[in-house]
Amino acid sequence: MTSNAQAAETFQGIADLLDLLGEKFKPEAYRRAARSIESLTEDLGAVAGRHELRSIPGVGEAIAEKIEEYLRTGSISYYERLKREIPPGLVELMRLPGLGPKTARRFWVELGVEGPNELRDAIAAGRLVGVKGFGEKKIELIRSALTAAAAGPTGVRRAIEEVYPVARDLVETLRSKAHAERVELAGSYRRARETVGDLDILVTSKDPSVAFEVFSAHPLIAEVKMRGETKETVLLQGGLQVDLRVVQPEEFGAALQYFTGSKDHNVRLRSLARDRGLKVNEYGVFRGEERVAGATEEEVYASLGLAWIPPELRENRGEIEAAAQGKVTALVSEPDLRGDLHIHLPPDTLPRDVDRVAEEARRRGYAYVGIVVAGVRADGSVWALPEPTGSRLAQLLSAGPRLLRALEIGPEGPPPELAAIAHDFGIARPVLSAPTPGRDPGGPQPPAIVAHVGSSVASDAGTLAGWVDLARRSSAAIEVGPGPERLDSTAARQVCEAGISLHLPTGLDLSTGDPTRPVALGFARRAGASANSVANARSLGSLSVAGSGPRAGPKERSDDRPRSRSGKSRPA
DNA sequence: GCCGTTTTCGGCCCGACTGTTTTCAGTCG
Repeated sequence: MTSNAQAAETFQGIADLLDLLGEKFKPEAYRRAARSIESLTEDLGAVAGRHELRSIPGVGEAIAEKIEEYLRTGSISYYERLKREIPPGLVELMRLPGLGPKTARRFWVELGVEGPNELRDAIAAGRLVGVKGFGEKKIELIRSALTAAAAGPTGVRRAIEEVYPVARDLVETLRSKAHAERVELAGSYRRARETVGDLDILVTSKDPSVAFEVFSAHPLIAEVKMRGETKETVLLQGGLQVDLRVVQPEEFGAALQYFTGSKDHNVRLRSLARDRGLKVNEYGVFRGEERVAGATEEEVYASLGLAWIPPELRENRGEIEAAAQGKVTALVSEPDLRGDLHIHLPPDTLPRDVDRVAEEARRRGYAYVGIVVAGVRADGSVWALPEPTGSRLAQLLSAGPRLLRALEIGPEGPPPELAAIAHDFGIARPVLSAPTPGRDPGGPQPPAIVAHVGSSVASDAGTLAGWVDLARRSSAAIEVGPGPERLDSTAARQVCEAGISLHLPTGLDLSTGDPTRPVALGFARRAGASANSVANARSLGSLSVAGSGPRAGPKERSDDRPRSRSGKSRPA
């Protein structure tokens, strides 16, 4: 874990303990600071070094001092004192679904219960019976929450690419069977966060009960936790929670905005509204009783004097100020992609896959595809795709999207200075993808893409800085997307801020419905990337990889013209 | 504890839902 993440966790811990002490506003202040610190793209120590800690949203005098103490000593005396004061088991109790800080504190004060085990014993001994506020149902709820917690962790966040197929499936079912006019996913899924804690689905429907019935009957759903007049909460097999909300068409934009979040973004928005004598909630924007906006997100933002803000940017990191000045970045979007420089094909399905990939690229109107034909293994030995793939590639070079043969340079591969860097970082599979049309594997040229680097290898800022440096010296892009071998959006933002281009995997080689491409796009958008900062949104001619080799392909397709640079996509 | 394009003090998002209530408190998102 990075020191930023550790500091954020410490402040979360302080917030939890303050909650248990019954503090009213301090816990939220510490949580806000923790969220800001966690989403920081720069090392906390560097910010402190410039004496700019207080420029972090939610960090004031007191928290800045605590950050400095943390950076200096590795701990915060205030936190240590709170931990001595409050039994740690109370935090566990507070986390149980249906329980909160108030209830956990009551157990402690009124029953002397200091943790889950003692609470279980207290319930078994009947000590909760007759306590004010604890009826039969409540006691049973707590009992089952304790049992569930003992069986395993609940509320774990899952990787967005893992949730993606499930989300699409649920939305498709609602669209096709629930007579719902509009169906959209909101929450951190729509903001393309790396992980999602639950799914929020919004629908408009004349008959909410039909929507709930159809939804509840979906085979993925294991349990209906709660159903009200406008809202249903279910648990999927595997434990993921999904909230379905039915809203009126005239409220849809306001509800989508509200449930997309983030929390900090919405808090900022509402305080902006208050300053203008308006009130924002999930039903609309109101001046007194009069609804002035609500049907679309665009009109909600416009009513507050703001340009529409892409969901991926809604984290209160300056996007509201930018929108007030009409300076929202036009983010890269699906139609901007013009090719892929880094496709791997399994040797045993070739050359059939070459044709499949070429056909898919043609269907999407891509101008080029780089297929990795040879590389260097971790042990330094060279591999290459077997014949007849090479021949097939050569045949296809004359039709459709231009096929580039790419080469991956490992730590032992050329050029030597790159090998040294990869070696220094101790990378298990340090592959630099280098499309080199018409060149023999092993030819000494800088890589076009620094790929196969991500959380599995770049686990701290130092390593990421090394890859950024390598990319800069090589004029290379760095690959972003799901999985441990690609950069996440936080790292991607640092890459963009350093002026380095991103490469987005397009999933040409993957099955329909595979999340790689949309998730990579989402991460790039979260990083604030425009089409200009994405290597494979450029024409082949403007890429440094388009060197002329002895077997250079035909001229680019005539339709390889500049495409829409609109970053504004329809809600997912 | 943080924050300010009316504020350096006095606010701090707000509505749905549940369980226990007889008008509300706690939790959740």
